Amino acid sequence: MGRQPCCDKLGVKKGPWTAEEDKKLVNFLLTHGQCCWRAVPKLAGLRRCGKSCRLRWTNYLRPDLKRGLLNDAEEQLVIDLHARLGNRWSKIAARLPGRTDNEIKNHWNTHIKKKLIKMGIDPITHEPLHKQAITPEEMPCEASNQPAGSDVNIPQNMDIPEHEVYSNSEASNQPAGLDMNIPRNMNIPDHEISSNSDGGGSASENSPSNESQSAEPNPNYSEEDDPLLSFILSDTFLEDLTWDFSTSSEDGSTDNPTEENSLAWFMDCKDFGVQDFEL
DNA sequence: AATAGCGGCAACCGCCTTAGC
DNA sequence: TGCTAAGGCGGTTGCCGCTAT
Repeated sequence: MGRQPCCDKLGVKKGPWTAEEDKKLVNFLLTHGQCCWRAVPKLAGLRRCGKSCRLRWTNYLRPDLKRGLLNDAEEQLVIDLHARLGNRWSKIAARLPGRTDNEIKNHWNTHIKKKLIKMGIDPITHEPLHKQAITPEEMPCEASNQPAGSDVNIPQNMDIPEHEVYSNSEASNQPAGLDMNIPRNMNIPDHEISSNSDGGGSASENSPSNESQSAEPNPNYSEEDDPLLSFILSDTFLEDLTWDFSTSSEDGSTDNPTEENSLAWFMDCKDFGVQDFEL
């Protein structure tokens, strides 16, 4: 068996993209839009794999991308969403307009993870690292164990009554091997947790093949418990790309990821000589 | 000033799901 | 119904720049 390579490996360039390649790809995509990625390199005059083009575009060239480090609000949201969704970076990224899954994944691995460990929180389970030293009474939820003085505020929106958490048959149906990062008391709609519809998902994702996984909403999930979270997890939020998490850009100006401003940013980008573009 | 070590991030790889035939 | 191509995802790698010695 074995899959065919996604593209003809012969003559396909790899490694860092040059300004010239970026220019070609952006020119092509802004002119023709996103179509068949496999055809893009040929049509754009690039010696790249279509997959590589897609990644370059989605992770770096897309005009609506924000640049720079995640601000505190975004970081906080990532932590919160990670507690609920686990390593579903694309899902998390979908809640942060202008941010990519790759960017968030990298930021998690290089910054947030260390920060949480420093705070005594397990970045995988989001539970205290020294759990045995803490009685359940002291620990209604992991957020309450946040060390004083921490600059990361884990939202206090997980205080779900215990009877609703563990009496739930769905929660107890989790496969034993499911060492996923999703604590059982998380209010996530099933469709967000299930990997059935979100494409991808490697084997290590531990997606339960359990038949109890259905499209029915998670009985644990209640928007009333956390209106803010429910909004963040809603499609309405997703569709509103003018959402602005950032307090300010590096130059002090406020980000406003409208198409116009995004293009303005794009045109202003010096990294790959975009000033030479003919749009 | 040279260099070794480290951290951050862009890019690649392999696997999975989905759509089309 | 089965096969294949394509898109998408998460994990991992490797390069590059910064810092410490």
